[in-house]
Amino acid sequence: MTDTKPKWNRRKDARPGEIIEAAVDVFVEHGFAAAKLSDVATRAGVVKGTLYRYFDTKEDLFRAVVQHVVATNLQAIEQAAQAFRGSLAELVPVLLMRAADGMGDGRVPALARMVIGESRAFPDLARIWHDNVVSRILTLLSGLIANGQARGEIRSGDPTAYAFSIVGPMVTGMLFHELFGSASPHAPNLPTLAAQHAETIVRGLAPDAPGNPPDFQP
Amino acid sequence: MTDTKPKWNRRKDARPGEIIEAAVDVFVEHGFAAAKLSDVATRAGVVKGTLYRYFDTKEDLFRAVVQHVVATNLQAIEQAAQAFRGSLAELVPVLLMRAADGMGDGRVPALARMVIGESRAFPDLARIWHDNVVSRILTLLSGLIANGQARGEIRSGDPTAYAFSIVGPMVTGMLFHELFGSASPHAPNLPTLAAQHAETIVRGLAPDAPGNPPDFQP
DNA sequence: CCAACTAATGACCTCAAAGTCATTTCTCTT
DNA sequence: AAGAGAAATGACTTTGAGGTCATTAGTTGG
Repeated sequence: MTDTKPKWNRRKDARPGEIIEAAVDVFVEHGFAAAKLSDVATRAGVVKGTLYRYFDTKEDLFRAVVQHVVATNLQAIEQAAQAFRGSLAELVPVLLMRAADGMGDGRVPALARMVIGESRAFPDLARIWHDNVVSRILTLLSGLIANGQARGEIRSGDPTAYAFSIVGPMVTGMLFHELFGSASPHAPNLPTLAAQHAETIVRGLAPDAPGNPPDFQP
Repeated sequence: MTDTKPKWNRRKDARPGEIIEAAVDVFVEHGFAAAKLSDVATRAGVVKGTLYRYFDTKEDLFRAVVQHVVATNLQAIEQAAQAFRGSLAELVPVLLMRAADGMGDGRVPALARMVIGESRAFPDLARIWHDNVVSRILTLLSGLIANGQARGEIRSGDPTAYAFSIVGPMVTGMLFHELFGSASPHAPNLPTLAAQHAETIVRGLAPDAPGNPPDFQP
């Protein structure tokens, strides 16, 4: 029984990832302010002091968490959209449906909620989110829209504003669920919303057909 | 020279309002966690201890702030919308424009941002916001939509989801400005967004055969 | 005009969680 | 295998803001 099991191991390379992974859970569960670094440490299987070998401060750890989640959840969406060849009218339903069912693993909306909450305290956080998430999506979408306009498939107008018209309802719907849960009588069914809004917005974006002037009920 | 100026005055009735007013500013500027009650007190012209005569805890004060802002900024919007007699096609542009220019006084979006951020720590806050803001607006809108559908002015579909289609882009646009400021190249111009999205969504909501809806009911 | 009442004060307490560091113990090099 | 080097520990310090309370002093009723 001289089999001495070590009290701990050196895991210089593995630790940062494990700590970030633990931190994601704790932050998502409690929010930034209420998250205790001792909890993060415990969940990562280390001790609070150890965290400080890898992250100088709580803020630093949070930044790392945001960048990690952003990085792991964005490539898939972006590549899928960028690889798509076809009209916006075909892409929009696909895009919104994908956003509806899943949104990664539920950690993205939770993180988004936190970033919104803490962005006043840490403005660089908002910047990370903007540059890595929002800006990319808007660039992609407005590019596609401008394209569609050039081909006469889409009415004239500001492409960025149209991009908001497309994604806004989904963003709002997800925020609704994140904030109020699914219990509210107004909670939108996300797949339904995605399908219906896709149909609605595609119609709304269609150019005026010659000889078919836009007339809605007065 | 017996003119004794008092060190302080009793203002039992005025204090709560002044404290809330000061608290709005401080909370909006720093967020809940970073807001110091001593700052609130100073700005209200009192001393920290005084706050506790009127509010038991920091959370209580925050709740009061939310309710105050909600109460003062909601009646106007709701009454205006409710008094409106006309088709949705006319109401939507007006509604979105009103939301765009001002959104009250800029404190509502800031507050909304805070509520989003702190709602995990204080779930009842989310509930206040839901019941007094979100629910009311959605009820109003989806009612109008159902109405329009009954009159054959609007395509069939889930009225709540349509309500999200209408307000989602504006909500998202305001959040964008609140989070990323107006510097981003993607920052939407809110009046433009309002006008363009109103046009887009009204078109998208129009029924297939204008003037001849399939299931028209007198 | 005085006394009971209480709004307001400000010095104080508390306490939890961020952050530190001397020490231990594993691991890598030679 | 030994000792240099650094990963990990855990007990410790710090801090700063929320919250308390005995006391002071405007206010008001009789």
